[in-house]
Amino acid sequence: MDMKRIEKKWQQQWERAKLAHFDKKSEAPKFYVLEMFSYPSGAKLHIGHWYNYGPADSYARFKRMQGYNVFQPMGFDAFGLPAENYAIKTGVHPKDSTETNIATMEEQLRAMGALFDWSAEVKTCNENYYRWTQWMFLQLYKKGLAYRKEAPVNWCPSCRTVLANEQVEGGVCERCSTPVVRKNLTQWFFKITDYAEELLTGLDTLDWPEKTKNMQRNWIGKSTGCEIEFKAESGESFRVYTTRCDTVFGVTYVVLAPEHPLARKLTTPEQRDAVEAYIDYAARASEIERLSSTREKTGVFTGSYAIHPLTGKRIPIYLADYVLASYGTGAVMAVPAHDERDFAFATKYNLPIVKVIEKKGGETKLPFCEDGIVRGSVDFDGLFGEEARDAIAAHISKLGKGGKKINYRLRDWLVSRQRYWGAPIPIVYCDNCGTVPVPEKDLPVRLPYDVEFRPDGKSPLAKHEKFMNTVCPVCGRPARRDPDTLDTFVCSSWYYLRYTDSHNDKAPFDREAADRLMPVDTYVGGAEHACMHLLYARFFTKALRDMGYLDFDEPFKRLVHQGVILGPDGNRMSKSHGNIVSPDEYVKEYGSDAFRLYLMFGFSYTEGGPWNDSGIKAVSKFLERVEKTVQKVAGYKVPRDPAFPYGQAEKALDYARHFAISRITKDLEAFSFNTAIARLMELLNAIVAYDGNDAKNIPLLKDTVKDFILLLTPCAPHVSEELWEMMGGRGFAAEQDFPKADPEKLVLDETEYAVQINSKIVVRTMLPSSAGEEELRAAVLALPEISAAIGTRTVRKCIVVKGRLVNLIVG
RNA sequence: GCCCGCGUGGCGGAAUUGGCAGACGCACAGGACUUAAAAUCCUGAGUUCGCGAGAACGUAUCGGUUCAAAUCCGAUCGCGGGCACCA
Repeated sequence: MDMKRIEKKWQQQWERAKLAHFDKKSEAPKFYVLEMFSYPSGAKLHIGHWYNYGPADSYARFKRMQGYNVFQPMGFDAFGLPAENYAIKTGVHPKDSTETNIATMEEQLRAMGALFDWSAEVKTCNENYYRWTQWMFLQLYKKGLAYRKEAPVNWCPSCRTVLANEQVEGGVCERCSTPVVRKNLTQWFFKITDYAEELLTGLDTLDWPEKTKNMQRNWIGKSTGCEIEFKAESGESFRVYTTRCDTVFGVTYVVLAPEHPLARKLTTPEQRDAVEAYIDYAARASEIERLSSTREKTGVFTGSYAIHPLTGKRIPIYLADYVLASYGTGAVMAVPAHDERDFAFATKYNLPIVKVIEKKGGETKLPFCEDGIVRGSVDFDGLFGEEARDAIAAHISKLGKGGKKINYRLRDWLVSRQRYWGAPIPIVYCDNCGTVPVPEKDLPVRLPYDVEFRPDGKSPLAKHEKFMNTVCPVCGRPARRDPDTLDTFVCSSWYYLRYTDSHNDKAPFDREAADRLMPVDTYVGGAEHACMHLLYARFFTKALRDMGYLDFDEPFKRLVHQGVILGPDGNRMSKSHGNIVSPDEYVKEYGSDAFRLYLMFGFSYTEGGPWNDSGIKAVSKFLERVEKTVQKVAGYKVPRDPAFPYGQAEKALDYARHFAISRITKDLEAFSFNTAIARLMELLNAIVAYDGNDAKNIPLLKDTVKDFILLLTPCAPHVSEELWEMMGGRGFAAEQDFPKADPEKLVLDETEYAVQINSKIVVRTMLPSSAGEEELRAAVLALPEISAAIGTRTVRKCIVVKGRLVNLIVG
């Protein structure tokens, strides 16, 4: 088969018939299949794209053949740092390189033969898209979900730029491996923490991989504990957060984070110099230093004392950077006897250690951090673990000094980026009016083209006077724009909504359109987005719902992660490993269908694995064998004779056919593509075997071959169209109904049973499928092998598993 | 350190969710066709022992539950991923 020719032929015909266009008028139930859109960093599709999009398209095609009105759009996540770095290196403008890359990728995606609805395409770097990204920002701002604050961010001193969290790997810059430092900058944040609880509980309703849900759960990190108020002798009071309030009588000192607002206020004049030096030291610590949990604890005494709220004892107040300013209250009560970190710190600084928890039954060595029996805690002595915590928390609450409190590890989402290639933040700063949002009617805030890319990495926008200078929308006086752009994850947090109405220039999307298509029924993409994109998108959906723009809670009902295709050496494909396999040469040699089919057959879809090319030859051979067989069967004339045989051979063929249908239907639904194709191979073997008979039921054979082609259609769409045409099928194979299994054909007269004696297989035998337990037992006992094996022993028990085995327990 | 997942032939991987381990393929061996090779077709094969019918062993290791365990439970080893001073 000339693959090139038939690929082109059918792609053109599908295009002409607008096969991929979502039919808004259709009565059929909608089905939204979404693959994560691509980032146009390289010019070409790599194996990862193919592995994501090829099999996922087969799934979409399968749903289409099942009668769903399928919506499967595609687009580009087109803003981002790589394009800008490329510009700094080569001088090619990000807009130009991005557009060139997109054009190439579009062409390759079309050549893949996937049924993408290109009429809904979005590119996040286009004005008609980022205008609405800015609009989203403004809605969040109005709702109080976008706010600006000074915060420590990741700063790479060599690139002289702020980095996103995801661009810091193990404390160093992913680009230049320079240790990242923290720097305080005033930044925009989205208040995702307002949704922490709902983002957590919502997971229970989702059909997502457990692993991914767990990652989100851990990332959100809900913790139930207690806040306790401490009063300094100087009168200042502050709260600490603890999950172990049962140890509160063991507190021997308290610790504030160096960034705590009271840190300086609580410092006595004698300690001033030491404290200032420490705050400075802590601010300078690089991320790798801070990341290390084995790092020796450091800290400084403030000179002040606090009063223990329950014992009235006087305890010293310390500053230490093992306490995080951004979690809980930024202060902790230290119980060195029952916390490893406090223990290490207390040992180093010679602070008292008071034991208040005892292990049940045994003597313990400190620090003892598990739950135990409370001792030396007045009325609470003898209580254990949770019981003690409840009682103590209630007591604290009664005293008006705090009480139970829930905290989350999740932090607000920092969305400012000191970069050019992104959506400008639609905010103006006016000396008169302060922070002023750009009015919606003035959107988009256009990203200027004529900027200079500086080798020092400084933001080109901040230097662009024409961009920066504007007038205040409120008072009309000169004002300055925000020089930053939005994190690209903001763009990708709502693209699935834009797809539903991508040409709308009055709104980001029409509510009716979104409600008709959303939520996404099946979302397919990489697992690396578990705690970023997938969390942000859920947040956006919930925020938009609360603002009245949507009517559902979760954007992605079902989520499937494809695995990773590794290089032939088993390592991740990368330039540094020198093991990159390009799809292009394989597609050229074997065709798009064979390539896709190999990706589906050679791996367990969610696992992935190392590439090897012997597999693709095998799959290509399979397609040749299919073609040969179909050609032969297509050539058979249907004789006039109406008396076609229907005996054992025909029954066996029908069984093979309907077995394949039923299994493939299940397998495709489950993204178990490798087994689906194995079943196709078996069916082909059965067809070839039947064709080897002298007397044939030609209509049955032809029908079986037609079903075979339709079963193959989602997985090898071009070849299948060609074969369908060869068999004289009407219309596109892609538009036929997916074959349905006939349960009657799946029942054979006889089933093979394994017959066991004392759980060991003695013989396998064919027994009537309709036989009940008693019949089976009798039939088995009548077998000569069995009676011989039993001998004089008696049968004590007989276990029958219908359709599988009979196990005789004898003794 | 903590959390999660995984471990099956020479290889990629199956196993109706506790019921015949190794589907389907790759690679391999033997045969047919061919002057020969390639291609194609047929046959074989978990491992070990045996000429043989056959027997024993076998899903990382050890132990347990069960008539029955790759599957459930406990411990150990190994691999992968995520989080990382979150009090």
